[in-house]
Amino acid sequence: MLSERRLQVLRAIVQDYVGTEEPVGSKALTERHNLGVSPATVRNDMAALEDEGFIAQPHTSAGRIPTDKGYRLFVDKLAGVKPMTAPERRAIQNFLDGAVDLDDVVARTVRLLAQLTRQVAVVQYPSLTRSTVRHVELLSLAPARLMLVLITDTGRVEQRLVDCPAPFGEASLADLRARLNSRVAGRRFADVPRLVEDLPEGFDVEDRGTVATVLSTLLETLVEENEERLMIGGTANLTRFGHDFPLTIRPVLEALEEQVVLLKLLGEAGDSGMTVRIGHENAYEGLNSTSVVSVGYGSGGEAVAKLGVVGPTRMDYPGTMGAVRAVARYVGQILAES
Amino acid sequence: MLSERRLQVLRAIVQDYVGTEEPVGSKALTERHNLGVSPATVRNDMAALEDEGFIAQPHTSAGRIPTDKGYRLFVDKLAGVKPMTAPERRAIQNFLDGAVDLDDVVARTVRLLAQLTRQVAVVQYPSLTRSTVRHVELLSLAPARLMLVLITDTGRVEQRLVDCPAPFGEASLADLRARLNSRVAGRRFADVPRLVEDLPEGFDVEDRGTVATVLSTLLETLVEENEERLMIGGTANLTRFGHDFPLTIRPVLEALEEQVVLLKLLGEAGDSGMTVRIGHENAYEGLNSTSVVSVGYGSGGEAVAKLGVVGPTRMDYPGTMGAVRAVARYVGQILAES
DNA sequence: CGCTGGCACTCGGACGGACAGAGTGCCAGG
DNA sequence: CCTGGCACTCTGTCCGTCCGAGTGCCAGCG
Repeated sequence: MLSERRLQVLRAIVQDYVGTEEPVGSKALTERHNLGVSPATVRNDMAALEDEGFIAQPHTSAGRIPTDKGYRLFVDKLAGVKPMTAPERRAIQNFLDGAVDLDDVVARTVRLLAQLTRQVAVVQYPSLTRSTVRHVELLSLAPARLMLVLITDTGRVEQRLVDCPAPFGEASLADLRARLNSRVAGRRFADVPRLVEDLPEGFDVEDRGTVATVLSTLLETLVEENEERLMIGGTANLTRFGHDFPLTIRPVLEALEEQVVLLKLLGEAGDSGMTVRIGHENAYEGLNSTSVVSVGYGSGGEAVAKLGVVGPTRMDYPGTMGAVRAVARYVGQILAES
Repeated sequence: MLSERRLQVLRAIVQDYVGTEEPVGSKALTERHNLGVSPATVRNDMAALEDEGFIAQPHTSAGRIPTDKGYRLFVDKLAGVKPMTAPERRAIQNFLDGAVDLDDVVARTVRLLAQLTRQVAVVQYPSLTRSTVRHVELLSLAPARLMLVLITDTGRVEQRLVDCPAPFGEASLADLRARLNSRVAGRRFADVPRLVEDLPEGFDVEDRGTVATVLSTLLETLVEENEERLMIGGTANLTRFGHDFPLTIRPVLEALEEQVVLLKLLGEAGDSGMTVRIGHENAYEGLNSTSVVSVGYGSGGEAVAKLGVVGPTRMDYPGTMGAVRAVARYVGQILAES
């Protein structure tokens, strides 16, 4: 097991490296942190840390930089979450309070996160899985064409066109609308299939085909739209990545464009609490030199979606985690209010 | 006036520079294009072109590169639009035909454009300005809370919550819904304010407040949502920009994040036909080293929105213009069909 | 008059050696 | 177990040299 001082040395290395972006040597360490020992001693500690795989030197006779494993230890044991200051918290709340609708909430959240962390922000739209149905509306656009509108308790609205197998009268439409709502309004998405199963039976034979079509469209919407959307922002911050530019940044930009990749990334993160994935811990290769800090957010106790940031492994973890947590908390509040 | 050959020299310079990304000298020019004259002659021509401001040398004794003015001349007089090949056109059509809804059309268009041009693609959502109202729906969420849903002929759906000043009965709701639709369905957005002006008069006194609120929300939606949204893609292609990386790419990324900037950019472009804005012709400073090729697209004869690409001034203009034009055309078709 | 070949000139990029600085590992002594 | 000292190694930088590409200009040719 590593001695207390060695852990301190590791912590100091991470902090300095994050700050300066340059390999840090033993002398500089003793100068900037009062460890109470000489550079030589620190060197011994560093050698030990290197043996254990927590730090590495880019080349002989350069300082050390933390490895992914080193960051992992740092995050797990050595660093807390740096809470936001009161003014910061107030600013967050004010900014988010100005939002007019769900899209706006998400858009503002992305901006905010990107600004606070100076990194790339990713915010998932509230998922439908755990949502409940607020209302289902049916509109007749043409004799055999309906529009199905689904409104969720998170304020999301989804619409679908439905081509009916047969003309569908206004009376039937009103009937279906009423029955459908009485069954599913306020219910969870997951329960809807069961609840509407026998609905066609109450209708005239000639209308059953249409009812069935509407229902299957509704179910499809519930499932399909679970492929959650997300919004990203702050890509300009990628330019602060490192010096060896195009090589590092390209795969990251590509990953960011592939929403599938990002969704998977967020999906893999733990459901509760904050998750930090460091470097190679990310399954997607293009993100091997980045870390992802993510957390779920939601209106009640349950998380309905996730948000987070993507940045270089060399990031300010305590600060980033603090910002991510704070933003998630306030977004949750906003959603609860609306 | 420039002689025919000098124009050819300019064309050759642009083509070579676009291909190689390196300043092009007189000798290389005569070798790769059979101009029928010697390097010395070309040098004279180049000196003349430089005097006129069409080309420049980064430093003494390097080759020449085109200036913005040079590209302008090239685009206006020397280069046509390179049409897509038949297989390419088929591929475009197939790809776009797979779209399931408006969002998907836009998303696919962005991907397609980015891929075809290997640049950053920008696609504006069909504007509401020239659209017509397909249907207005009102749903009662709570005794004094309505949801207003607006459906346009381009398949766009907008929704708004309305807090009523007084409870509003189901009967009144149905009445309002019917009257509203009979007046505005199929009409242009611009005409709506005039058409609903006197609507509250037909209602009971106690309902008029609510009706007025609904109407003003509707009008707000029409105006507000004219702040068009847009989608961008292919940002990874920015890495192919140049060698002097962070400096060039950063302002571009920033501009791309500011949708306002992009919308203004597209807005300034001519309404009909293809617009090419080269380097400093772009009002926004961050895009001074980029060119923007944009064109309107729409379902009928009229353009309902614009799309385009953003790339380095050193881009393949004929090819890019061909791709942009072709994509705009097919998107228009898709919209017309749906 | 326009094109051409020749020539001197300029400049940037590549190559290579010298050098300074930072950092290390190791060892002997406290 | 810590510390100071020492030799070593490597990188980054600076500088001088050289080469090649490209230019501008000029005299000559058709």
